[in-house]
Amino acid sequence: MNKISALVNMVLIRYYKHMKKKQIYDYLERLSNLLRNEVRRAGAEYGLQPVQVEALHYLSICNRYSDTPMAVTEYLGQTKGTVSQSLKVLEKKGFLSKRADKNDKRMIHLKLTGAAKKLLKKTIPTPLFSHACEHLDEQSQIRITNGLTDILQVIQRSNGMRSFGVCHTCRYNKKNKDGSNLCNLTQESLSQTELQLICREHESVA
Amino acid sequence: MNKISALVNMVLIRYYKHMKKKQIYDYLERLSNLLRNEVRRAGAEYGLQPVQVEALHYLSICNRYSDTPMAVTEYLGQTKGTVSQSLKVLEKKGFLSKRADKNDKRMIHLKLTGAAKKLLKKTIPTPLFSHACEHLDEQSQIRITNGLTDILQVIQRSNGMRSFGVCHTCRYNKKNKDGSNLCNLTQESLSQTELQLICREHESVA
DNA sequence: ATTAATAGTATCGGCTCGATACTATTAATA
DNA sequence: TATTAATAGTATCGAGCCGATACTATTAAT
Repeated sequence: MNKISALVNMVLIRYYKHMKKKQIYDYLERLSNLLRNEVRRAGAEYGLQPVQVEALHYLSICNRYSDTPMAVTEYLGQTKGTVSQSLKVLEKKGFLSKRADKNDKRMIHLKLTGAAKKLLKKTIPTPLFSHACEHLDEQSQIRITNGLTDILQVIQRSNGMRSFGVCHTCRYNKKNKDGSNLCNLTQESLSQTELQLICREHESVA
Repeated sequence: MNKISALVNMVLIRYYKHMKKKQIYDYLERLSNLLRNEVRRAGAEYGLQPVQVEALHYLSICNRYSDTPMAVTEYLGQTKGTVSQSLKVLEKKGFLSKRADKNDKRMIHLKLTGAAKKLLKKTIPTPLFSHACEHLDEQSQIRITNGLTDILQVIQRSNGMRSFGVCHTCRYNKKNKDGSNLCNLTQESLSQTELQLICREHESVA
């Protein structure tokens, strides 16, 4: 009898676990749809597709090691051919400029124009989301931030995926005594502004 | 002097609020991308596009009032023409069947086939997400669920949007003394299974 | 009885996005 | 050092997404 009730318990626990997982997934998918539709709407006013707005947004939050077509490719999870096309359009429309890398002639760096920055300021975060966020109390905001951090970390860690995090959480980051910061990967010092940007080479502290 | 420091304080508070909002948005956008890419990958194995998988997924979690093309349209946030096309493809590929509504001859109901249910069982939640969720402790799962609930509620409420919730949180739901449930909108009694499905007519309790 | 609203379909064009094939440059290796 | 492999980026093609528009059929409103 004890064995049976233990078994029932196990099944129940598994069921509840599954339900919680399903619920988180369903919520995320719903949010994802709402977000994407908003980005589509916002971008449409400037003749841009959602994926193009997202590329611009990425370039506005990444550091100088991560502003290349390949980094955008990894962030958006598409193929480099696709991204190359999107970037071509964005350049033609005057939202970004390209310049070659000093050291590695294969690479180019992408730079947002004033028009792009203006566009992003107006559209990201999207109005609906922005409005909603302002109606959340401090406590809820913290809950959400923590929750999203948890899930993102696990997802990215469990898959050998690039994490695109900021220096503060990176194992290559070295804080000097005088307050300055050094990247142990590139051996370059980083400004305060730069420390807040996401990096393609980011690896979480073990 | 007091005035100045108060002003500085105000500016700082506004800045931190903005940063938190930006961070939540950035995280959500990143998660959204990861999710969409996974759905794309999963769907590709069956020759389906992401949006088609999402339509099937919606139909697997909605109740009998909400299994129409128009409801799918509202859930996915696209135009009805677009959705009509997607559904036609899904029907042709044997993932769903249509049947006319008894009362309203304009409406049709969509029903998933066995093949569709099998597909969903294998692909939703997506492998990567599923795996990640299992590596989260109970506490994190609750944090995330609560956080997402908060933000979804506010977003949907603040925009006169359909909330697509379950009966339990709906103002039309009436719990009888004998444990049975009635929908005050349709005046029909609802089974326990049905109570867990999302509804197009859902309105949160005031 | 007429008009308006709602559910759904059909068609078209611009765009996405993966697949493939290609060039140029740098890194690895024998 | 010569060869090979790996990496960054571009070009092109085709299947399919998606909004816009126009349409039919049915029900609701006046």
